[in-house]
Parts: sequence; C-alpha cells; structure tokens
Amino acid sequence: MAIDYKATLNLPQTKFPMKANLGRMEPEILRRWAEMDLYAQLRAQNQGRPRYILHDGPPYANGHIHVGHALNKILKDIIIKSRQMSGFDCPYVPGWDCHGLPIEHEVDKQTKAKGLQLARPEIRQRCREYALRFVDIQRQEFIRLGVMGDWQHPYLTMTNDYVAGIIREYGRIALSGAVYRSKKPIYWCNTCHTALAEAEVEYYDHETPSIFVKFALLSDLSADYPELAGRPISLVIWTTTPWTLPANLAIALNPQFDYAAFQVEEEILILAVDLAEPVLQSLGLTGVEQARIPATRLEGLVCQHPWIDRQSRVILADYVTLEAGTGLVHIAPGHGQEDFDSGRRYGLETYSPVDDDGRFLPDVAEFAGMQVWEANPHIIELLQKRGALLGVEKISHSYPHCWRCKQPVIFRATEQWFISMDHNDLRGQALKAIDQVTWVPRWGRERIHGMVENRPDWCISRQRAWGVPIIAFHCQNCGQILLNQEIIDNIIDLVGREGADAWFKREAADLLPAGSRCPQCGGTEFHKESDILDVWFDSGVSFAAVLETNPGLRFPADLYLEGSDQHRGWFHSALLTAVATRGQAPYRGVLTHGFAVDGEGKKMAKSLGNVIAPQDVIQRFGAEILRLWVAAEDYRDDVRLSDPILKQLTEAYRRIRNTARFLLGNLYDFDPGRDLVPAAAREELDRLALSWLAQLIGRVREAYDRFEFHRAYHRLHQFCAVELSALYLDILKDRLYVSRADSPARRSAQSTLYDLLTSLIRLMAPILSFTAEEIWGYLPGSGREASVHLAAFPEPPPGYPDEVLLSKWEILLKVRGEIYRALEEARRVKLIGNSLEARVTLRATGSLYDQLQTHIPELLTLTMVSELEVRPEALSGLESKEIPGLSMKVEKALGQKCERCWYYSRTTGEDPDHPTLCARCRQVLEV
RNA sequence: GGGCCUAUAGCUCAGUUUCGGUCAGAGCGCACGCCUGAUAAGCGUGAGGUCGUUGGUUCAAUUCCAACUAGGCCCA
Repeated sequence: MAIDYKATLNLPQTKFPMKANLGRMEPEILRRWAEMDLYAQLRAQNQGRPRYILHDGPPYANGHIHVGHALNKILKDIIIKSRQMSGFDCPYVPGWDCHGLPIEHEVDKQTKAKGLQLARPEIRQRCREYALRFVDIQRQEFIRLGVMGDWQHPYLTMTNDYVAGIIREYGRIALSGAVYRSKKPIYWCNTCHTALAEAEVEYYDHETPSIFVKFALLSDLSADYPELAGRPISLVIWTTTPWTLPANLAIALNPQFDYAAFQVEEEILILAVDLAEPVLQSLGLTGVEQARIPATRLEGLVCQHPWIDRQSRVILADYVTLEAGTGLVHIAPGHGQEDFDSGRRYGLETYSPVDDDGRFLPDVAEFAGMQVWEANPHIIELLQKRGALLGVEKISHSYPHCWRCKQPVIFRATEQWFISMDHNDLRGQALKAIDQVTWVPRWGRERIHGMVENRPDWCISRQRAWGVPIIAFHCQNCGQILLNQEIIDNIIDLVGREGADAWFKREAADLLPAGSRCPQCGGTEFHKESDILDVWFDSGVSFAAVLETNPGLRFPADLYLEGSDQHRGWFHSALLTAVATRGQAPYRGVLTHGFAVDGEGKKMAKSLGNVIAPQDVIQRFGAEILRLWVAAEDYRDDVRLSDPILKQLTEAYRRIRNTARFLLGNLYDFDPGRDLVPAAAREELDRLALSWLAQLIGRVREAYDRFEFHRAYHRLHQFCAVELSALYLDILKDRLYVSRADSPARRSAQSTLYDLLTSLIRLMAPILSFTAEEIWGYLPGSGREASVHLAAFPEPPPGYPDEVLLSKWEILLKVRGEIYRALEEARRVKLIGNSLEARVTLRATGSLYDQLQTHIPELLTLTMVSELEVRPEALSGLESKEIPGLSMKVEKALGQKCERCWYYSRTTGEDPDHPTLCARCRQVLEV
C-alpha cells in the first residue's frame, strides 16, 4: 500500500477563519472589551507615563452620526491608540454639545404641532431630554466603530458642573471689562415678536417696491469739476425696502468701480458708469456723461436726506456690486448686516427707529406708529412730493420669512452682548497665541489667523431658551447693569446644585445676594437678563470645564482634532476664550481633516442622493472597513467615499487578514517559550525578513507619529502583499512544509513568522482594532497582555535592519526578477507549469559570474526551481534587460519529481523502498 | 464676490520636511497565464498617466509664478 507522504508534511493549520464575518466578529470583540473594561485597564496600566491629551470636540447631540462623524472619531481613535502604544498615557473623554438652536427648533416644532405654548423651563426640560436621547444614540454608534474612550463618563455641555464652568469663565471675561452691550441688526419677526436665527428664516418670493431715490449732494465739487458747477447734483440709490430710508445714514460706493456725473435735463445725477445706461433707460431718462469721478474722491462728502433734516455720508464698501441698482447703496446701519459693518467702520450710529411690533418710533415723525410694511407706499408718496423719487416699480424676489408664522421678517437693531476683540488687545494676543500652536496641515495657521485678524467683535447673546444664561441684572430704576464677583460666585454655586434652570425659574431678587444695590443709583430693584450665550461659548470653554476639572486631563491639551470648518468654530471660540482668560491657546497642536465627499469629490447631500451612511457601511462591509477607509485616505484633503473604494478596501483587508492567517497556520506547533530561536542564530533568509520587518516598524511608527496614517496603511498592506506573500512566505513554504517539524531550519522560520505576526498585529492595531484583537486571541504562547491594545508597538530587533544583508539580497532579488521573466516565457510555450519543473542555466562572465556562482543556493531558494547553474559560455536563451551580460535558459528539469516535496531530483527513485522520494525527503523521514 | 485649500495611471497613495534637471513610481483593480500542499486562497507576466487646462520664469518644470476650470471648507 502506498504511503501517504502528504501526511508527513507540516501543512498550515488554524481555526482562524479566512472569512472575517465582521458583522458578527466586531460585536463579540466589543463585548469582550466591555467585559474586561479595557478603558479602565488602560488607565491603570498607563498610570505614571507621560500623558498625551487629545481633547474631544463635542459633536452636536442631534441626529444619528454620519460619515463625517465617523471620520473624525476614528481619526481620534487611531491617534489615541497609536500614542498609547508608543508609551503615552492617553485618556480620552468624549463630549457632546447639547445646547443651541437646532435642538430647541426641533422641540419647538414638536410643541407647535401639538399646539402647546410652553414656558422656558418646560422648553428646557424637553430640550434636555431630546439631547440626552441623541447622546445615547450617538454614543452607541461611536462605540460600534471601535472607538475607545471613557464612554461611561463623557462630558455634556448641559450638565450642572459644565454650565457652572461656563458661567465661571463668562464671569472672568465679563468682569475683566471685555463684555459690552450694543445694538446690532438681527432678523426680527414683527408678528411673533421674536428674534430669529439664520436657520429660522425661510426664503420665499415676496413682492416689494423697487425705487430709485435721489440724495442731493451738499458738498461742492466745482473746484475739481468746474463743468458741474451751478447745477444741482444728486447721488442715485436703489432700494427695495423704502421703510429703511428713515434710518438711512450713508450711501456706499465701491472703490473699485467707475462713477460718473450725467447731465439729465437740468440736473446732474451720479451713477456707476456700468449701470448708468440701463438705469436711465428704465427711468425713461437720457443722460450725457459730464465727468468721471473716482469713488475715493466722493468718500466723505455729504448728502441731504430726502425729507429728514439729516445728512447722509458717502462711504466706501467693497460689497457694493453691479448686479442690480445704481452702484450706490443706501446704508441703514440698524437694518442690515453689511450696513451695520460699514456703520461701525465709519462710526455711524446703529439707528433703528422701529419697535418690537415693527412700528416706527416717534423719532420718525411722519410715520410714527405705522407698521413698516404699511409705511412703504406712504414713504414713496413722500419721496414723490419731495421730488426725490426717480422711479418706482414692483418686483418679486426671494425674501426671508419667519419659519413659524411665514410672514416676511425685517432686519432690526436690538441690544446684544459682545466680547470686544480690542479689550486687553484680545485680537493681538490671540494672533500671538496662534503662532505658539503647531497647525497640521500647516495652512491651518493662515486660515485661523486671517479669521481672527478680520473678525468683528463676538456677538455672544441669543434670544432663546435652550442655553446658558448671560448673567447680568438690570437696575429697574436707572437701567445700569449690575454684575460682580460675588454675584457670579453665587450663581455658580446655585447652578452647580440646581442647574441653569434655577436662573429661569427664580426671580432676580432670589438670584442676587441679599442687599445688592445698583452701583450707580443705589436702586434695589432689578430684573435679570433674559438672553442666553452663543453655544460656541459653551463648547469653547471646554478646556476649563473639562480639561482643568477632570483630574486625568490637563490644560492645555496636546491636540484638538476636527474638520477644517472648525477654524471658524471650535478652534476659534476656544482660542478666544482661553486667551481672554488664560493668556494662551488651549491646545499645543491642532489637526484638521477634510470633509467626506462622494466618489467624484462632490459634497454629500440628500438633494444629490450621494450620501453614504456609516450604519450602512458597517452593515455591508463592517466597521473595520470604515476604519481602514479613514486610515487609507489622506485626510488633509477631502476624503472620497464610494462603493468601489469600499470594495477595494475590502480586498486590501482580505490580503492583510489572509497573510495573518497564513502566519498563524504555520505556528500551530510553535511555542515561543520553547522553540524561539534567537535572531542571530536564524537562517540568513530569516534575518533578511527581520531586516524588512525592522524597516517596516520604523516607517509605520514614524507615520503614526506624524499623523500620516495613510502611509502606515500603505506600508502595512504592501508589506503583506509584496515582502511577505509574494516573496518571503512563498519561498518559505518549502522549508516549513518539508523539513522535520522540530528541525532548526523550521524553528528558525517559525520564530521569524512569530516575530512578523506579533509585530504586524501591533502595528495595525490602531487601525484594524478588531482584527488585531481577534488575531491576538489566536497567538501561540502565553503571558501576554489581555488585549493587543494594552501592548506596546514593536521595536526593531536589535541590530536590524542589517544593511549588509539587505544589499546582498537586493542584487539576488533583481536576478530573481529576471529569472521569473524567463520562466514566464517558458510557461507561455508550455515548457513548464510550476517553477519546480524548471532547470535554469544562467550565463554570465567576470564579477557577475563569480557573484552568481557563489550564491546558487540562495538563487535556488528564491526562484523555487529544481536546478540552477551558472556558466561563462554563451547560450541560447533570453537576454536580461535589467542586468547587462546576463542570459537565461529554461529547460525541463532533469530527474524525477519527488512525491513529497515536488522538487525534481536525480536522487528520486534511488531507494527502492521509497521509489517516489528524493534523498532530502528520505533523510527527513529517516527512512 | 472674498479668504484658505486641493487637482499624479480606473481606485488609493509615493515622488525624499523650504529649496526645479534618471521622479514618472507602488499597491489594488484589469488582461493573460501558472498552481491546486494559504484554495470563495496563493504565484507570475503584461497593458495603463501629454503629472487638471493655458500662459510665464528658466538652458531645463509634475516640481516655481499667474490666470483659468473643477471641487471642498469658511465668510459675504
């Protein structure tokens, strides 16, 4: 009976599944981490190590997470895990941003649908429940991604402690004198009597008058333009809101445009040159250009208001366009954002003579008490009477309306609270602080610098319920603001115990320390401020409310990491509040990532139908693939996500997984405690592999250190595909399978596989956290950490990489490449199939001959051919393109194929008892 | 309209931190083939790019400058 020689081979065996089944495996691993409380174990194990603080920017507690959230949190997770494995203690406390309009808006919608009218504390209670619900949802979704952190103790910007922290920081800034009140135009609904945020206005078409109005020039231009002398000169403006004319304080021109004086009948009209013709034509007028006047010449001149005894200044503004109108813009600083900005620049009053009902105040004598919309025709009539009206028509255009009552809204200046950018030179200090920070990518510095340099004072007040109250009291008697440290401390104490609701529920007298008196008039009656803080202030001061209060954390953080939109958002508000209160930035480094876009680089939008949800990716591919995506893409630019990309990543994942599986399969009988061969005692090829491994470790760790995860991914993947699968592992099979199981040669190989595997999974752990953990459980041997995440990154074996070995084998590998080409040619002509069927003859002369001649065993190993010889004389065969002077000839191997090792050998058949075995196999089997 | 940024093979990335001259590369995918002792695996060979477009600087530009186009974020 024939002997089953295959049974005498050491073929790979492992229970580690080839198919990942991530959908089942990941939740199992998550359960394991939860049961062992991995996060707590890490804290205990890493105590005393240098800390690395990545401070989590709080996502908004509304809705399910989208891929942008996944990108952000996985990046943070990769950093936390890789820094941890590099020897740092990396506590990670996630947070949520809980206050603000979107949640209040949602709650409003729900209560409106039910026809409810709720008081502030009730609204707040519903908002709180709403936020909490989404905190729980998002928490589960983040955990599902494999993100490790203190999920049991996150920070929420609505908890009593946090709110007390906000008020403490607000108090510091306010009491330093940086906070002031001033008027600012905001959206205002006349019917709802409420301020509206940008997100609360909806745009519909609305019909308004469109009028051209003359403003008579009071200044004299005749010195420079004698041709204009003696005739009345007017500037012509265009507006669709006649009711804002009573608040007109200026006329704006664009310094870039050409303006000219046109003679129209007996008067002179000034218009932008490019618009003069269409404007005059539509007014049924003809004009003759008399003179060009640069905008800069007109700046500072004064005009007469059409009917009010007031002058209107000519100013410059680069937002003036030629899209519509006359190129001259009517400016009412109390009724428009741009008007307001220009007003501040030119020192104009933020004049807004309109009350909460949208009715004119007595200031506007002609229209006092009249609704602004009603006043429009009367104003036009008055203009007509005064001879200031050049034309009127009706136009329909997109105009903001109240989301609640659907009525058109107005822009109206109201009292708001601001943080001054100039007080204590906050702007200058912030700009200096920016330069103390490491920005990744580097252009982040330019971006935030430009924003801080140009931003207006920070308007921190909102007329809303769901937020942190602005702490201030108004004297009933004289209107003076009352605020001092004692009051602040009192409120901090109260809010710490009862939450911010206390502010909304209690009367001013309850909130103030006993005996509080107005510092100005001595009054004792006060009412409390009703505005709340901008939510950017809430999250901005997290450095104080979280970093400084959590004993595991510290100020400043080592890193803030968010999308590049946060240069305007969190990085910005955190910078300003920290500089104002601490004199420095709250972070040493800031890293930004781009946005998730579709396969074409377009933004994901419901309207485009190209949104990919992380929940879908997890279900179809696995969270691990999503993690791989985050790592593989260069996040400094926008990151593309599409099905083909995910499929490609799945392929890459399989390659890595199968490589690990093969390594495991060949370690089934290996006990590192018993069988590990010291590096120096291993075979040369194994030491070459160790050199490659050493290079890999160096490069991957460097990539992690530099936050270049896509490099880490590419290196790991390529290492598995090229160095291992195609090269080292392929040629090692013979030694692993054929040698005696406990032979030094095989143990040398296995020791190297063991080193490779234990290194690889630790290097991949920050990215492929689930799979690394799964493999960790299959490793032979004992005495290692309970989780791969408790382990450290591998170090290169001492003395490796071995440069001498690397350069020696580099040449041999080049020869191997050439031989492969010759073998492929032989396959093409059906001479051989498997390389073991080949006998290769190389022709070389001189030093190349010597080199090849002395390395025949290595070349045999590398090429997996049965026979190889080197000869100096010419031969017919393939000539190498890469290596001059080398020719190769491939023939059918001589001898018989050994049934066991498949090598062709002339020794096969020598032993009649084992006629199908070669000498080597007979020796292994000791027969 | 303004600020900042991006644009290399079908895909993901390299192209040596600031500095122009063997830098046009890798892996994946694809095509063809081999193996069947990593097998819903493994191996080999091969074909793919006018380095977004157009100008400019230079002896020389994917690499510097400008404009444009497309895309992104933030403002307006």
